[in-house]
Amino acid sequence: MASKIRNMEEFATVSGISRPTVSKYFNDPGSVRASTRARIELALERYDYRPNIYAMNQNRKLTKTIGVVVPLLSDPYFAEIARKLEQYCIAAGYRPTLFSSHGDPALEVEVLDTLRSLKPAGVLLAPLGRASDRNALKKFCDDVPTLIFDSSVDEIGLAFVGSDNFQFTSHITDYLCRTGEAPCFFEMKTPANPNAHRRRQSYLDAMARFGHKPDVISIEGEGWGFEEIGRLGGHEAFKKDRFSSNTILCSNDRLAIGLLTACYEQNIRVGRGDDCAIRVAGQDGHPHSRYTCPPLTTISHDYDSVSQTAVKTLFAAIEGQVSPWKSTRLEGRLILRDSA
Amino acid sequence: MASKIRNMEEFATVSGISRPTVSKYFNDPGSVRASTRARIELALERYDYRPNIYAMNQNRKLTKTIGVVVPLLSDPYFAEIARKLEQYCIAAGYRPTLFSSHGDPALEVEVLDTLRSLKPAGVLLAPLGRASDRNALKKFCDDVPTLIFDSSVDEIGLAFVGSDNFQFTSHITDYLCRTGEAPCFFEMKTPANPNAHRRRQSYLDAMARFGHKPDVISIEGEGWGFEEIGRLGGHEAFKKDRFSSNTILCSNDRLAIGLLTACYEQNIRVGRGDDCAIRVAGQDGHPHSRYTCPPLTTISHDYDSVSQTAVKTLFAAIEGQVSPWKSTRLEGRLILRDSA
DNA sequence: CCTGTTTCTTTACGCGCGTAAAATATTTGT
DNA sequence: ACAAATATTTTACGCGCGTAAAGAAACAGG
Repeated sequence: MASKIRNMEEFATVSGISRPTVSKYFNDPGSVRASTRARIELALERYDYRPNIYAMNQNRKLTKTIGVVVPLLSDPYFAEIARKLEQYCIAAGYRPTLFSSHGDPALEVEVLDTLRSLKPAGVLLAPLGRASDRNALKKFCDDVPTLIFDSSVDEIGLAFVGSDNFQFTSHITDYLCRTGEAPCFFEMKTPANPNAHRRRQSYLDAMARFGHKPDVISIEGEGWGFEEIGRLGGHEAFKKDRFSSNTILCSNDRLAIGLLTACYEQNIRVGRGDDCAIRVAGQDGHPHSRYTCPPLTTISHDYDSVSQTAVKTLFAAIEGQVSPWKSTRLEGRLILRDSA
Repeated sequence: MASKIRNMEEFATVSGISRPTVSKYFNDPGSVRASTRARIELALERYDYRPNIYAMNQNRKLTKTIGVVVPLLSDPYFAEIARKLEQYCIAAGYRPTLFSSHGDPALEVEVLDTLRSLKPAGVLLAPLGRASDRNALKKFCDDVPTLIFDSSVDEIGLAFVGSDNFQFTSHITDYLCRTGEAPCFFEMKTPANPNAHRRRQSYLDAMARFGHKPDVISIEGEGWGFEEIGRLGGHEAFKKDRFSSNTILCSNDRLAIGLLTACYEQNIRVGRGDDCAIRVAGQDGHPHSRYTCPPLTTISHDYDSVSQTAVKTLFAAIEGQVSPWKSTRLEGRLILRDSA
């Protein structure tokens, strides 16, 4: 009974519908009459046929593929947001394909090239940032409907969706100031992306607002191994007695995780208790931050909103809605834990 | 000069070579004469043409795509191994595509369906394990050359490549016994995959060998949130005073990370020092294990060897070499840190 | 220089599906 | 019940490339 169906022609025959109508169904099940749709779906259950993806996409101007590109998939933050982006894309009837630049600008360009040849309906791109090849990105955005997320590079693509880094740092600095010593700020001297610069500036602004003297500790280190950079930088800073406050706000959670390790190795007790020497806070709401020792106080991205907004904005643009370039920055939520 | 090339016909014209030869070149650059290859590559630089992937794959029996499927991409362990697999695939001239089952058996089946329609040259599959739909996996392996890695489910696919869980646990148990109290074993009652069972058994064997009484603490918890399961299970075990030894060997690093958090929350100092109450060790060499407090003693997968062996084995099979089903299990390397 | 081999060109067909146009059937509104 | 609106069928072409076959050209070796 279930002799294998080889192509749409055969499937159309067994379902008693003409091939063009079947084709129409696969491109949009809602575009055929309900009774027709029912007959097709009945046949679909009986015969287990799937149209050939390659033949489909060859003639379509617009594929149903959505490219999702993140700078570093082994960072659980990106893994998490990528997962949510995937979900929303699937829910919207698209086929997400995941790529990682693995922290390498050359790979980022390669990924973009691969993506171009996939003729995706759209791309959700979190650029590497500072190291990105701006021209390559710009050219890519000209060819493919691209929404930038997480970290903005110029005013590129259809729009930008990310977090409000100013609010992030302002909010957590406020909290730290009101609950103890005003924090100093722990960051990488040459950070990977512009978010870090916004956070530093926001820290400086907030400190000025409260009338405190700011102190920025900028540590050495290149690449995406933030934990190790934070750990080594932490040791260095302790050695040179660079921390002018007992409270340290880190530019991001991964740096904070490394700093916590350094604190442990220096035998410095971190937390809010009387027996603790310093307080440490991060920023990002990294999936791992709950499980550090002590658990890390941080300000978290609104993962759901960021990813949902990103997907919605992209699809609005794809489906013909023209709107000027726009930047959406969502607020973060303070997560109070033991570290600060 | 660089008027856009629309298809292979046009590109063949501008490069002064016939289309079938150009086609041959793209399928295997080494299959054409050196002088011909040079002319094509010269034109390639000047005109920036890339063959249409969809048209290419429509007629090829064997795509150059390799599917890489992991159970949970947001677990840095899988992210890391996926990254290495990707690298080796690219080096071999294939195009890896990454998928995650996100811990959901239904999604795993969906991924496999998607993959089937991509007609990949091969698939590197790390199954969910216990929750996997065995029949669906088996059927998939019949249709597509599939190599199973990380966690084996029956004798499915072309071969299995993973770590030697017996050696893992035996080795680290040995270490713990020789440096302090014999460990008890901390695990999930219903673990996600069979590796956990092997590790438990290996623990029991090792303890018998050393003449110690084994103690297995099996904690409740479902799903892939191992850290939280370990944390809650840890609290529960402390409450019930379930730990019969001051040394705890965890079934995996993520569980250990959760347990460390529980220890912190219980105000129990972990480590090797005299001021420490207990020792905790993990298994896997999780990317994060270096940055726990204290840094986690663990036994690490040989990420490079596992991924390289997996890719090599798959390609050997793809390229026609028939060999019987085989299981390769690689030894782990003990990583001594402060936690034990 | 000639022969045998390898590589390339020419010609031609097919893959599975998108899609357009015209004819026909079905549904909808009144 | 009938005209108008909508959906489906029929027919037909094209997309970009894989690939097969036969003949022409380039190459290697003696």
